[in-house]
Amino acid sequence: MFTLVVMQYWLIKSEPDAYSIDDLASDKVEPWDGIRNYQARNFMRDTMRVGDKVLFYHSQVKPPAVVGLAEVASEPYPDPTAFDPNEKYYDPKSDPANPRWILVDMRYVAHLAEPVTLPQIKDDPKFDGMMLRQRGARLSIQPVDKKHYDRVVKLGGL
DNA sequence: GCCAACGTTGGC
DNA sequence: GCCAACGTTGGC
Repeated sequence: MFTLVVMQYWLIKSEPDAYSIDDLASDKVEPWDGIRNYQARNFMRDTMRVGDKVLFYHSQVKPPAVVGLAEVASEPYPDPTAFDPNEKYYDPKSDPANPRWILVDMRYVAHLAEPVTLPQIKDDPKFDGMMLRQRGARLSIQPVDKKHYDRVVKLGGL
């Protein structure tokens, strides 16, 4: 008896000054903490599965770009940084008995041979419909269609 | 650094 | 539950 699990695809944003693909490459596995947006949390809590494929995107740099690949590496669990007053992302309203912020671990997979930049994505009709192209799409964790994921991997030289 | 687009907060 | 004020994101 097989259980068919459909592979899901995601894009996660990070400011490389704060946490870059190189950081993930050296850490290997990293709790994706500090997410304080409910929609993004819900994706991690409710929808992500271990093994889901992830595009790693650098924001706040010129040009913004997908720079690598990662994968979901854990089941969801409470974000410990929400409970620590010394943490930047401390949230006194997150009760350990009923945690507000939930995360998953991310595992490094690869650097793209060539970054795939936001302008490339905007100019390529094959990326039509991708959430990243929507104006004001600030969501730091986004679902991605397989076809768009595959296109990034191809343009990225992998 | 600017600022448009969003998301959240809190008074009412 | 509305909505103005405020804070943040993130491309440019």
